[in-house]
Parts: sequence; C-alpha cells; structure tokens
Amino acid sequence: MLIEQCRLEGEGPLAREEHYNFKEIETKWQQVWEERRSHRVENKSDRPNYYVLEMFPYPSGALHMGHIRNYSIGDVVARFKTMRGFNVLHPMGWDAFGMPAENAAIKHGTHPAEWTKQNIAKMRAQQKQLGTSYDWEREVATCLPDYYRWTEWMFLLMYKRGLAYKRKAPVNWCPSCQTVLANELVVEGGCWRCGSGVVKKELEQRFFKITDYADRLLEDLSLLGGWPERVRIMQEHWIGKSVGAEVTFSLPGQERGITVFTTRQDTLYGVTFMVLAAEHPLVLELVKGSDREAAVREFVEKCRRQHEMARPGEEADQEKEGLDLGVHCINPVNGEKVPIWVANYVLMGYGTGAVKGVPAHDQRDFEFARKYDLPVRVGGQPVGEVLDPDLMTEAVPAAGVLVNSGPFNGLESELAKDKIADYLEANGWGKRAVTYRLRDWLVSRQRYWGAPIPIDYCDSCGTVPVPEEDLPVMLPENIKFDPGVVSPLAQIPEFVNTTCPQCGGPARRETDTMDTFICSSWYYYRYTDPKNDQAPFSKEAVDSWLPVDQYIGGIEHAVLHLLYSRFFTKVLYDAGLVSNVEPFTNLLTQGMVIKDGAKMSKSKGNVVNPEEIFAKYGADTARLFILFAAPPDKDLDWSDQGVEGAWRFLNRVWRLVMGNKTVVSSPANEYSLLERADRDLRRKVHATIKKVSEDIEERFNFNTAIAAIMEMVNEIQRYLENDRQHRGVVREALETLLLLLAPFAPHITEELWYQIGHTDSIHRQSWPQWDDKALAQEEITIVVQVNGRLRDRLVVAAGSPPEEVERLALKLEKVQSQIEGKKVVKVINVPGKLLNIVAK
RNA sequence: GCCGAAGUGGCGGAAUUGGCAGACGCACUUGACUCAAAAUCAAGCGUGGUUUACCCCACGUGCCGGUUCGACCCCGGCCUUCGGCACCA
Repeated sequence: MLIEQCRLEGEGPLAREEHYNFKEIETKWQQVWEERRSHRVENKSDRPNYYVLEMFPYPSGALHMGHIRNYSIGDVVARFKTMRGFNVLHPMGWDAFGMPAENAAIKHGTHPAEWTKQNIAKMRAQQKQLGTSYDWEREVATCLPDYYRWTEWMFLLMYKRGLAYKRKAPVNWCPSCQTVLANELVVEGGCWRCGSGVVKKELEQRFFKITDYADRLLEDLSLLGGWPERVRIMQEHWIGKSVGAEVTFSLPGQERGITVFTTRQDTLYGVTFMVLAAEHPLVLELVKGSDREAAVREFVEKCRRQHEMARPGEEADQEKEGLDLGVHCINPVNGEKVPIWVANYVLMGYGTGAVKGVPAHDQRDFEFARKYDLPVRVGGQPVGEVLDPDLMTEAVPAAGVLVNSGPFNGLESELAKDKIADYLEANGWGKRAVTYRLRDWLVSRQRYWGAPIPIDYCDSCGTVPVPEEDLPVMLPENIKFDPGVVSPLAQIPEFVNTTCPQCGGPARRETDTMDTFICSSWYYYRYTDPKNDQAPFSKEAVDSWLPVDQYIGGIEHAVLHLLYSRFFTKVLYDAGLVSNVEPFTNLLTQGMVIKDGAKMSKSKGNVVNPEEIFAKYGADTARLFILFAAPPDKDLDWSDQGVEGAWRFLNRVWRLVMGNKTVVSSPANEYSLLERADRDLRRKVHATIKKVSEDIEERFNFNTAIAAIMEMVNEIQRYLENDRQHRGVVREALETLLLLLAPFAPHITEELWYQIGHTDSIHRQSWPQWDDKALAQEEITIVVQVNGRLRDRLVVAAGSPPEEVERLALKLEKVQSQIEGKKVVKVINVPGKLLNIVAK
C-alpha cells in the first residue's frame, strides 16, 4: 500500500491526509539496489570511464548537513553521468585515523579502533539511507592494516626519493592535543582542531620536502582550469614565490658575511642599516665578549617569548623593536659601512633571516628607522616626484628612476633590478635567487591513532627503513590511554623494541605516527584497485580512471588536502607509478550550510540533524531541498519551510504520475494530429530537457535545473485540465519528468517508473535528448521599447521579416503615444527578440 | 594592510553573450472544498501614484559617476559584509 491515509481526530468520512509513503519506497529500493549490486563498477567497460569523487569523511559519529550536501551533489553528478552513457566510478571511504578517536578513548575508555568502527558502521548506514550510488565494494578505511600498509609504503617511497628527512626545528605545538602541527594546520594562531593557542617548540621532527616541488606545484596551477580561481589563487599565495637576489654583506676582518634575500636589489644603494632576526645564529656571535652582549641576550630572549605568545595575526601589529649590535658590515655595491641591528620584525623562517634596511622604499624599514633615528636615503625617484628624506612620512615602494645609485643612476627600477643582479653575479657579491613562503610539510605526530612511521633505529646501523616486505608495521592493540601522555607508542616496550632489519641486532622503532593528511593524499588512487595486496594500486587500474574528472568538497581544504594531494601525485608521477601530473581535473567547492545566519555547529545550537529530516520527509526530499535552495558553490540557508516546499513538490509529482498511470502505460505514442496545446506542452518538455541538461552538465546549477522541472510540472498540470488530452504527449511529458528528476530524487522516480509499467531501473535509462523540431517556435513575442524602455509586446509569426515587425510596432497604440511629437531617429532591431525605437 | 568573493522583493534565489528585472520556491493575502480545520486546488503578491474599474504612469538590482539605442551585467571611484593571508623582505 503506497498511499498512506492518515485519519485525523474528529474527522468526517472524506477527511484524510494523503501523501506518498517515502519510508516504504526508499527502504525498498535501497534494498533492491544493494541486492542487485546496481552500483558496482568495473575498471573496464565499453563505455567511457568517468570518475566522480567526494572528499571522504572523518568518521566522527554521524553525518551532518554539510556531508549530506556534499554527497547529494556528487550523487547527482554520478547518476547523471551514468544516464549520459559513462562508466562511472563513484566510491566512498573513511579518513579514519585521527585525534578524536584517541580523545574518545581517553574519555570513555573505548579503544580508538572500536570507536572508529562503530562510527563507520553508523555513517555508512546513513549514506545508504541517503540513497547515494556508491560502489561499496571499493570502500576503503585508512585505519585498516590493508590500507595503512600502503600508507607506510608511501612514506618509504618518499624516504627513498630523498623527500623524507628528520631535523630539529621550531615547530607548532598544540598543548591540548599534545602533538605538533603542520603550518597549514595553524588557523589564526590556534590549533585547527581544538582552537588552543599554538606555541613554538624546538623538536626533532620528520618532514616531507614539499618545497622541492614548489615550482611545479605553482606552475601546474595553470593546468587546473577546472578549479575555482580562488582556490588556485590561495595555493599560489600559500606557495608564495618571490623572485629576487641574494646579496652578501661582508663582515670586516672575517671570512664570512651576512646574506640577505631581496626582491628589490634596485634599492641596494638606499641601504642604511642591516637587520637580523632574533633567532639568527650570528646575532649572539657578533656581540660575544662585547659590552652589549648582556643587553642583546636579553633582547633575544624577549623576542623569543613574544614569538611564542603571539598569534601570527597579532605579530604584524606588534610595535617594532630593535637593538644596535654595535657592529658593521659592508654594502658590497658602494663599500659603505652599514650598522647591524637585531629586530623583532625580521622572521627567521623566511629568506635568510636577515634583511637589508631601506627605509625610503620599505614601510617596515621606514617605521624602524624613524623610531631609532636611522638615516633615510632615497635610492630612486618616482616619476613626477622628488622625495626629500627629511620630509617623508612613509616609505615609497615605487622606486621609479634610480638616484644615488652610482653607475645605475637614471635607470628605470625594473631594468635596474636586472642590471644590478648581473652586476652582483659578475662580482661574486650575490646571485639571482628565488624564495618560497611554502615550508616543508611536518608529517610526524606524537599520537597513537595514525599510521606508524616505518623506520627503525639501530645502534650500529643507525636509521634503517623497514623493508617493504615487512610492512605493515602494525599498531599494537593493547594500549592504555591516559590524558597528557605524549607519544603513547613509546610507552609500549613490545612495540618499541625490535630487531634491526639490517644486522639483526636490537633496534628501536620510531614511535611517532604520520599526519593523517598523508592517508588522504593518495586514497583516490586506492579506490581504483582497492583489494590489491601486491601494491598500493596497479598502474593499469589508475590509468583507466585518473585523473579524477570531478572532485567535490569543502573550500577549507584549499591549501591542505588539495595541495598535499597534488604533491603526492607529482611524486608518484616521478616514480613512474601514475601517468597523470595532477590528481583532480575539475573541482567543485561546495558552500557551507547556514542556519540563522551562522554555520551549523553544536556550539551555536543551530544544528539540523539529517536523521530527523530522513524520518519526517525522507531522503529524496532532503536531497531535493538541499540542491534547490542554492547553487552548490554558494552558502546554503537552511529553511524548515523550504524543506516543506520540496516535500510538497514530490507529492505533487507522485499524484500527477499516479493519477495518470493508465494514460502513461497505454501504448499510444505517436504525435500525429497534434493541436496547439499539445505542441505547446511538447515545446515545454523539450525546452526543459535542454535546460536541465545544460544546467547540470555545464554549470552545476542544480537549483535552476530543479526550478525548470517544477515549471514543467506546473505546465503539465495546466495541460491536463484541458478536455482534450493527447495520450502520447502526456506519456512523453511524464516519462521525461521522471527521467529528469531521477538524479535528484532517485527513490520516488524509480518507484514511479515501475508504476507506469517499466520493468528496468530508471537509473539505467539513457538521459532524454531534446528534439529541436519540438522546440521550434510558431509565434514569437517581440519586446517593443521606446528609448530603451519597455512599452508593449508584439506577437508575430516566427520568421516575420524585420521590416514587417518594425511596421507593426510603429503602429502600436502605446508606441504612438510615446513618440507623438517626436522624430524617430533610429530603430534597433534584434531579430526575434526586441525592437527599440529611438525618438527625440 | 594585501588578496579574493558577494551585495537584487518580507525570505532563499533567477536573469547563461549588454536586450522583458524578480523565474522557481518559501512566507503572506483572498477564494474554492469543508460544519470546521488540516491537506489540496485556484488567484494575487517590488515600491509609490492615479483610477469606480480595466488600465496607465513614475521609481526600482549597495552608493556616486561614465560608456551605450539599451546596463543587475561593461568602465572609473567609493561603502558594507564574508572568506583567505598577514611584518614574507
């Protein structure tokens, strides 16, 4: 019984609420699809391959609306492409390592593996409830040994290629998570996950040399025309390439000098001081034994504290402070003595940690010079201006034409950059150089729930990578969790103590685990060959699917996952393991789900639970609302009433199709003897096919696609109120309706498809094709303007000659009254569309 | 501070190449059905003016200016909101 009749209290015999039984229908088809393995896909088929992928979730416990939105969008693409004739790979998995599992273990005593497993089971069930068309036989979970074995293998690949190294470095430490964080994971000075203030710590850590790939990661952004521009720009900024020169200022009486990096070698003659970062190794050396040593030492300490306390955003606002070291270096281009200072505004982590001070042309140097009364010297005059160092109130970055610059006087600054770089190189004072803002990727974590780093330490052999055939290094299961314990693995002797793979002697295992972003940097390759136990994937499988045709996920990964994945892909490419240089051809970054003006979050108390929506309206309604409410890349305003509207629409579709079942299932399907109303409906139907196809395919504008389907439904209903109905036309209209709606609302359309007599799944049908003949207009409405303002409309037969249209338009009463007493100067005719009469 | 995106009815949004501003939905109003309500169906729904009424007119896409026969759209200058980066030499 598919129509549910609810009797309400105090009702009469006719009173009833009638709506379609989504619960029964959705459960039924989800079961059928699973039993028939409808969503299984082979790597090879006679259809062209298409890979659509949504970012796999962290199994936090339950799906939230952001997930629902992400997967609804992906499922429309997958189902649409399938109907379009592609062999579609649409997989799902779990980014299953990470801190929350460990926190739950500490809090509730559940093992991270158990907690994760339960969450996955629940979320997988929700995925199925949503009706997504995933091939679950390809599911991956990064925390399972048959996956993390290959994550470890990836680490060894990096290691072998010289891309994984260990060094002591100042790193970001989250005191609450008790672990280090990569630069990308520090958000406004806080931990990306818990928000705690991040502090700097000197620690021995492992890094991936992503900086080796900085240039390629930057260059190849130009290949990503299918990505949103803003993501490309964010990555570009994050990589932050600066082209300039390194210049060495010599120290009198010493072999060594101070090297600075500059993008403005054209201002070298404007240097009046040298500034070192507090952490610069030369600072303390240069004052050693001098009367300033104590003061400098104190200042350096102060900077260090400032650095640790400050959130990066605040650093820019900090008052510039410095101290004269009382030592000089020599500016190579003019031999001048330059005083050396130490200051808090120079960063050790960028360039060489030393900066030449050119107050006339750099605002920071200017502020510093004014504060400490250091001289200002103009190195270039902007066009049409004469700078007086004594009168300047701010730096003037545009140098214009060089002055006070010896042999380079009179040169335009861009040209001077080149000439001076030549000059530096010719004299051995420096060289052209490129610097990046991008830092190496810090990949070690002092946590338990992550992929072990497959490295052993042997007293006689040193650092020894675990041989591939011994992978995976298994995570020990019996582990105790206590709050505040750093490196839980280090507490387990059975794990730590091992034998050296080289000499067989006693060795210690690495107890840090890997950043989970490593796991997610290659998962999209594993889907192509998920059961492979000889390799992470075969090249053949990868080549048949990669690059991913359409990737869909949140913008928050613009410089995290998306940059790391690009890096991994390039390394895999260099190793000959994949043939694609970029992983994702097209990227769709979906907007947030907003309610009451803010992102849905527990702390704001504005969360709508998908389960409740499923229970009340079903998955089809949830999907339809989410896709209809806004274009996918924009933020979406949640509206309970909007959901109600989507629900009403689906019920209207249900009644429309069920009420005309007999018409539709009848065989009559010829279009002879059509009347005007019949032709009009057919025109609407075919126009809708065109609109919906283009909206999905070219623009991902699901909202307007659904609006078009709604318009078509309205028009079908109006048509059915006519006395004369053409069976073939109705049949075509209703079948088209179901086909067009199928990717959005897969369950109800499947049910109705069978209800009208079909015996094969709607999701295996071909996408309808519009017929240009049906689209042809018989009459055209011409918009008639006078002086650019709409005055009237004119209905003419299609193909009427322009002169005829013009003649008729000029005779219109409304036009006449507007041009009365004026002279018609010009008539603009946009054939078939618009006529503008210009009168003065 | 720099970079990016966005400002359209009561609300979400549409207008795809410079050519009818407000599609579609929500909310609201009215009517039909009903003893009544819900559901459903139908009609209306930017602001102001005018009219018995049909109609008609003016204004209207953050603000100011420009280009054009014609501008939500292009150009110049602002304002506001959101996002990213932040002393990057």
